[in-house]
Amino acid sequence: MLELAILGLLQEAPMHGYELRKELATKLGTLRAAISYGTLYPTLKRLKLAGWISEAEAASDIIPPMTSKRGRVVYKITAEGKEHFADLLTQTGPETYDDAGFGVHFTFFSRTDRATRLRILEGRRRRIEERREGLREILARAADRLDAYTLELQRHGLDACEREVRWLEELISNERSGRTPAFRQRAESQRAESNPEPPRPHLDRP
Amino acid sequence: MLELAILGLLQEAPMHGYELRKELATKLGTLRAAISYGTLYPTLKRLKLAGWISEAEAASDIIPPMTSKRGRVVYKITAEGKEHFADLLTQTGPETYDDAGFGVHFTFFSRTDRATRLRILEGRRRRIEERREGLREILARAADRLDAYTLELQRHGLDACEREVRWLEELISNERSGRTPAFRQRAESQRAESNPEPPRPHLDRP
DNA sequence: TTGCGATGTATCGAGCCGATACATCGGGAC
DNA sequence: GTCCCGATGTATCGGCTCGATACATCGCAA
Repeated sequence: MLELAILGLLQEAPMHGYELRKELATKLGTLRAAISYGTLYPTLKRLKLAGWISEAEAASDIIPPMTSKRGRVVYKITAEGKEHFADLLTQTGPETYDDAGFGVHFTFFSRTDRATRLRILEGRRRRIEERREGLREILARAADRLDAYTLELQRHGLDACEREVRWLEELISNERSGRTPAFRQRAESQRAESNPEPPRPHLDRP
Repeated sequence: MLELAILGLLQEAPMHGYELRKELATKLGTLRAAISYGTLYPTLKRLKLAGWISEAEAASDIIPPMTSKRGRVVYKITAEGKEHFADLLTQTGPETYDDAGFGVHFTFFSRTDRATRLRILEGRRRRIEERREGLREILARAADRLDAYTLELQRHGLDACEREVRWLEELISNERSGRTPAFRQRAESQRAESNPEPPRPHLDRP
C-alpha cells in the first residue's frame, strides 16, 4: 500500500525520503499517522530494485546539495513505475477496502476513472456495512454479558460505522450523478447540524 | 497490547486459543478486526514462557476433550499474570493513546480505578486533539494545493476527530461527576439527532 | 560557543498479518 | 450411505511495519 502511495507522490514530482514522508503525512492525514523511516527507506530500496523508481542524478540545480558527503537521495518514477502505479490503482483486492488501503486509493481518486472509483467506494461500503452488522449482532446478542464500558465502546463504533456508510453513500451518489466532487454545500450544511464549538477556521478555498 | 487483552480475558475464565480469538473479536469489536493466529499462538507461547499464563491441566470435565491426539490447549492466568495485568492496565505510555491501545484499555476500564480512567481518557483526548489540529492546519494551509478528493478525505477525518473529542469529553465529565457509566440517556438523545434509519436493535440490558 | 531543533539517511528487533498446512467433527446434499 | 463443506482447533512462515537508535550537517538563539 505504501508502494502505491510513494509511486503516486513521485508521479507529481521527484523527491527524497524526508520530503516523501512529510508529503505523505499531509496527503494521508487521517488514515495513516506518519510513515516511519524503518518502513520508508527499505521500501524505496525495494522499489528501486524492482525498477519502478530510480535515483535522479544531481538535482542540485533546484535543491541545494547540502555540501556534505552523504547527501540527499532524490528519487523519480520510471516508465515502468507509472505503468505499475496505474495497475495498482485500478486493481482491487480485499486489502483495498480496509482503512489504509482505502485511504491511499481515495487520495489518488482524481487519477483514475469513474468506474474504478465506484467499485472502490462500493467495496468500502460493503466492508463497513459488514463491520456495522457485526457490531449490531454483538449489541443485540451479547449485551447482557458485557460491562457498561465495553458496551459504550461498541456503541461508539457502531455510530462511526453508520456515519461512514452515509458518507460513502453520498460520495457514490455524487459519482453516479456526474458531478464528481461537489463538496462545498455539504460542508456548509453540516456545520449547521450539530456543532457545539463553531469557531472552526475558514476552510473554503479562495 | 495483545498481551494485555489476553491476560484480561483469561482473568475472566480459562480459555483456549480459538475461544480467545472469538472473545477478542466481540469485546474489541471495532478497534481491532480479529486477531490473526499468526499473532495469537506465538504470543500465548511467549506469555507462558514469561510465567504469566499456564496450561490448565485437562479441563475435560467442562469442555469435551475432542477425542483426538492434538487436543485443545486451555490456558489460565497465574498469580504473576494477574499482577502484571494490573500493572499494564494502570501504567500509561504513548502507545496507550493510539487506537489499538486505547481500545484495549477502555475495554477493561471496569477493572481499574477512576484516576487511571481519567488519565487515559484525557491522554486520548489530547492525542485526538493533536490530530484534529494537524488536519485543520492542512485544510487551512494546503487547501489550494490539494485536489477535491484529498480535501474531502481530510474533512471527513476532521469530522471524525471532532466527534471523538466530544465523545471523550462526555465520558470525562461523567467520570468526574461520579456517575460512572450513565450511557442510557445519551444513546436515547442521539437517536433523535440525525438517524435516517431508526430500526436499531433494542440495546438496553434487562 | 554551545547546544538544540530541523533536516537527512540508515539499520535492527520485535509485533503483527495473511496465507497456508494439518486435523477432527457434525450435518446436509446427492 | 457417502461425500464434501464449514466450524473447530493448533501451528508456522514470509513479509510488512513500527519504534528506537545511530550518525551527520546546518542554522539559529541563548
